[in-house]
Amino acid sequence: MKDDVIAPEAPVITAKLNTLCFQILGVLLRQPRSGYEIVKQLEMVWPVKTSQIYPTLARLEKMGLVVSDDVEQQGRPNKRVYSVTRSGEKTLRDWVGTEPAPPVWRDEFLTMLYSAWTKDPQQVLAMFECRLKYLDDTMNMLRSRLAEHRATFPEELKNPRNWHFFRDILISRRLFNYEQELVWSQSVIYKLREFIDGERES
Amino acid sequence: MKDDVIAPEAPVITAKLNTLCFQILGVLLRQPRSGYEIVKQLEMVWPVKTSQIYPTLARLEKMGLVVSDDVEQQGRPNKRVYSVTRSGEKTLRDWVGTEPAPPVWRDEFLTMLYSAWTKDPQQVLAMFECRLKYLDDTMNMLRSRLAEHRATFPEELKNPRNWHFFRDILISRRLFNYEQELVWSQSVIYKLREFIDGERES
DNA sequence: GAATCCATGTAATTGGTTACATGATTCA
DNA sequence: TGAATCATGTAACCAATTACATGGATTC
Repeated sequence: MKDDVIAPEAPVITAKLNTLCFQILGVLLRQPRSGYEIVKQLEMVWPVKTSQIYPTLARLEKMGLVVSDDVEQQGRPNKRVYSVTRSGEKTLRDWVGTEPAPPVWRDEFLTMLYSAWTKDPQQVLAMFECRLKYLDDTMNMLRSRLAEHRATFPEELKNPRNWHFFRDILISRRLFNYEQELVWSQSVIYKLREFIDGERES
Repeated sequence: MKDDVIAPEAPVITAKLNTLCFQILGVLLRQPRSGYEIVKQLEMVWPVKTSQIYPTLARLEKMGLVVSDDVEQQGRPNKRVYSVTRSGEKTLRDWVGTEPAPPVWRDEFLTMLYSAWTKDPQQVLAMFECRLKYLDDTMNMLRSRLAEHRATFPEELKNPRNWHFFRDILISRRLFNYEQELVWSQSVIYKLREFIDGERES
C-alpha cells in the first residue's frame, strides 16, 4: 500500500497497453500459466494465436507487469509459467472500471445475410439450418461448462470478490446470447418458409 | 448468363477479397453511394474509417467489381459515387452461402468484468449502471429505426427477394441482442445488491 | 503411419486505427 | 467564433493472422 511512496518496486516503463494485455493479466491473476495455456484459456473469450501471445508476454515482462519461471516437465516440453507482479495487479485494477470502448462484433454470417436477397429463399433457409447446428453445438458446450462450474464451486460463485462469480456470469451471458440468437433464427426460418409456401401456390 | 463463355466483361484480376470488400459490395448493390456515405451506412454494421474505405474502393475498382462516377454538387464538395458491376454482383452472390468464419466479438466491458473481482462490489455496480444507460440509448435508437423502416416499407420487408426483408431482420436481431443483455445485466445487478446488503449486515 | 497435443518462437503479410492534410458550408 | 457536416485522401503505426520452423509424446 505504501509502494508508491517508499519503494517503487518495478522500473515502470510507461507504454500504452491494449485490451489483450489486460486480458492476459486477468488470466494470469486468476492463476499463473504458460503462453500455450493462456491461448487455450482465451479461445472463447478473446481468441489469440501463439504468434501474438509470446511477443506480448515478453513485452509485459519487460514492463515489469509479469514475471516468468521455467518449469521442467517429464514426458512433455518444458514450459515458461508467467505470473502477475504487484505492479501488474495494480495496473489491471486501475484499468477495470474506466470507460470501455464500444463493443464491436464482426460476424461473417450477418454480412452474408446482408446480401442474401440476391439468393434463392431456399438457399437462405439452408444457410440458417447450418447456423442452427452451429448454435446448438456451442450451446451444449456452454451448458456443460456452466453446470460443471456451478457444481464444483457452489459457494465461490455467489461471492463477487471471488473470480468464480465473474466466470459464472460471463459464461451464462454467452449462453443467453446463443439462446436468443436461436430464437431469432427460428423466427426468420418461419418467415422464409411462409414465403416459400406462398410462392409455390401461385 | 453467357458472359463467361462469350464476352468476359471485365479483366478479372483474381485476388482474395476480405469480408469488408463483400460488405461494401453489399451496400453498393442496394444503392450506389460515395465512400463517405458507405462509412456512415456501415457505422453500426461493420465500423470502418475513411482511411480504410478509399483505398479499398480503389482496389475494387481496379478489379472491375465496382465503377465510379463523379457527381457535381452545389453547396458541398463533389463526390465520387460507386456502383457494382455485373462481375461484382456475381462475385458477391457466389460468396453468400459459403461457410462463414466463426463470429468474433470483442467487448472491452466484458474484459473488465473478467477481472472485476479485484474491485469493490459497489464499484462493479456502478460499472453496470453505466452499461444500462448505454444499452438503453442504443435500444431506443434501434427501436425508432425499426419502426420507421416497418412503416415505410410494409410490403417489401415481407419478401426475402427484397433487401428490405434482410434489413428488417438484421436490425431486429441487434435489438433482441441488446434486450437480452439488458435482462442479463439486471440479473447481475440483483446478485450484486444481494451480496452488498448481506455484507453490510454482518 | 498420420494426426493431434504439448510447447515456444520468428517473419511476412493483411487488417484496422490514429494522425495529418485540405477546404467549403451550415448550425449553435 | 467555434464546432459539426460533407468530402477525399496519404503516412505511420498498431493489431492480428498466416506461414514457417522445430521436436518429442500420445492417440487413432
